[in-house]
Amino acid sequence: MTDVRAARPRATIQDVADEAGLSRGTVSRVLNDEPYVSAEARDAVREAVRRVGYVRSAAARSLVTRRSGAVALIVHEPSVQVLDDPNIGNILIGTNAVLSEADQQLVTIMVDSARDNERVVEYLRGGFVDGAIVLSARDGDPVTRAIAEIGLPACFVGHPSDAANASYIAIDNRAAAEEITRRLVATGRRRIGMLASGLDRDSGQDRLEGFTAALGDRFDPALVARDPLFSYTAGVEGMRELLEKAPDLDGVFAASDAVAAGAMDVLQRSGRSVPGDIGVVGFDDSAWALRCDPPLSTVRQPARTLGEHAAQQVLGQIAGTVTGSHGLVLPTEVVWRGSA
Amino acid sequence: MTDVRAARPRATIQDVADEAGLSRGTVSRVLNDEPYVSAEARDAVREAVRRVGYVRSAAARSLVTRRSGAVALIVHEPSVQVLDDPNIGNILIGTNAVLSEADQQLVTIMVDSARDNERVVEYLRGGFVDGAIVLSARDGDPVTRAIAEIGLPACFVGHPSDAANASYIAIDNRAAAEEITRRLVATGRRRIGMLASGLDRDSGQDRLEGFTAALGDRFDPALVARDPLFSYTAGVEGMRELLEKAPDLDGVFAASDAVAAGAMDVLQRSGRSVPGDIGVVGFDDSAWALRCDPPLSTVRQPARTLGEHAAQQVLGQIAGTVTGSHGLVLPTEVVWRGSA
DNA sequence: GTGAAAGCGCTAACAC
DNA sequence: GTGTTAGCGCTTTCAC
Repeated sequence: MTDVRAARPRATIQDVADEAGLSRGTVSRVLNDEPYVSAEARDAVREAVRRVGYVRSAAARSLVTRRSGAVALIVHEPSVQVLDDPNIGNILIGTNAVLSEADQQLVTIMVDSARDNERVVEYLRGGFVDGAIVLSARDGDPVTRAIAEIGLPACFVGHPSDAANASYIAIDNRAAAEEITRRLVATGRRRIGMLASGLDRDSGQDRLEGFTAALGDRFDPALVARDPLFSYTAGVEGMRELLEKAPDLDGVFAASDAVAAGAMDVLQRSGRSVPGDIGVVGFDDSAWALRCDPPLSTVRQPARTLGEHAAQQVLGQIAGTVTGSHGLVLPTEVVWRGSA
Repeated sequence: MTDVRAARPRATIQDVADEAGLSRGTVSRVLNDEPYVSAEARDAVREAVRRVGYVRSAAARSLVTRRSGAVALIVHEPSVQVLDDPNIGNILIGTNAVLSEADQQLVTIMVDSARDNERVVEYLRGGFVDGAIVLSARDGDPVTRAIAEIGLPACFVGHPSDAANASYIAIDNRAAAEEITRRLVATGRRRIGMLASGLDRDSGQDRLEGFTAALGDRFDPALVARDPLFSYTAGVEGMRELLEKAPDLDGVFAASDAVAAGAMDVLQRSGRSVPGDIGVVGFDDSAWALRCDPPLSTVRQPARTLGEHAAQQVLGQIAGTVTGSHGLVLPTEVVWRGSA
């Protein structure tokens, strides 16, 4: 029962003022690097802070300034999947870099259950953060609704349709999918299938649409395997399914590199050569792409840039220099490697 | 310049009280689900809250309760690597599950630069969180020091030596490495090398020690390839290096599954068969292990459980029911598959 | 350049 | 059961 913490109560700004023989006001000015403070006062305060072991209370400060100095990155994912998605990591890096530069603290929050949803809404409403960046929101997300309700500065990565007048940044999944499928066609493939994943969100849906558009009349719905997850296993299972239906398949567009990797392993085991017998393309340009043999042709997502822009957007909204509703679509790039 | 947010100032608890014709005290009681409030008052308050659009200020609340209701998960990593580490994701899941149950908000914070370090320390000192779980801290981390200084309830995953009297939860990397290496020896391998990674932290260092111990007299320092990262590429490069030095190698212990995967690809390309010509074992039991062909024998880390215990520890410390310094080492399990 | 004092929005102790 | 009131620790006018 010797709790050190309970023993000495936290020093307050008043303690510092007393110790330094100055007023709270002056101490506050020094703490905030404001002008109109004498050099002597500055030193006295710093010294006093050290002596009494003062640490400023965020709560008290935030109560009067109405600022927390923090921004949330909200990730909507069944948590197991976070690991597999290479983009999230890069978005995180971009976001953190920009916010760090602006001296804002990034806090990442995972939403994984109904209970999480409620708690996160409370957290956001409470004012713990000055803004939010939202990843992979689905339609009708409680968090999305809450953000709109409380008017929290926010930017969505991807473009959920019910955040219509919100700020967002996205890539054109449809166009990218169409482009890479077109080149599959251009290299002479005739029977082209797709391993479609994540059809419950816009990214997955748009990739399928792009694929369909690229094929035009040649599109055969039977050659689309569907799986909820963008995973290696989805690729394995989907590819088996496709080969069974259409052993003469000579091209596949996988909704992500992980899916493509699964597919390529199945193809290899079935004795088919890539790209000789069949061309394979993926999406993401993640670590998987280079691990494939031959390396995978794929679509490069500017994930880091996505994160950076989202952060800048939110910072702008917080500063009030930028309007809330603003959409931006970043270009993608097809990376042509050996697999097709 | 039509900022909706600026227009209507946030409703306060007083507004709710006025609207409901009650006092602040009663409103506060309803908000906190306290007893001794009449049903009518309850309803009146809830209705008033709805009408004035009240949301409670976390800052004001936290100022008086000295609680934030949030716990930080601090991840010390060059951010690119977060993606590759399968354990972090599982620790995150375990932590989030336990905290969610206790209605605490988990906020994940990445520390990626000196500037991050400073800001995070400020964040922790400010009282934004009631406790912290710290991952992969190195010796002499500013955050570790700050946590000790301010007496923040905390639990370290892994065991950095300078948090000597702090609470921690870890696995016995040394014993696990020794065990899996021993079985490599037991299956008749004579020339065994190691792909060592992350030697700047206890986990990496301990795995190398366990390896050394298992080999005893047979240990040959020349057969240890070193790389800072637990990555696929590290495995590729390390394996090439080892094969050049010792073409007759017949066993390899890789410091992680990702490293092992890189190694196996090199072995395959060099025309060696696994486990025929050479046995390979890894560490982590991550997704990589099953992607290998043949599937990888490895050490299973109870990552999720690690996260759960850490969260429970911190909750206990916050509640004051548990002493600060408490260490726990969880057992690991060797998973024997086809690669050795 | 510095001090005094008025809150920020909330909880909790105490009256009634 | 409910109202009243005294702070929590800080910033920010406004005097001086």
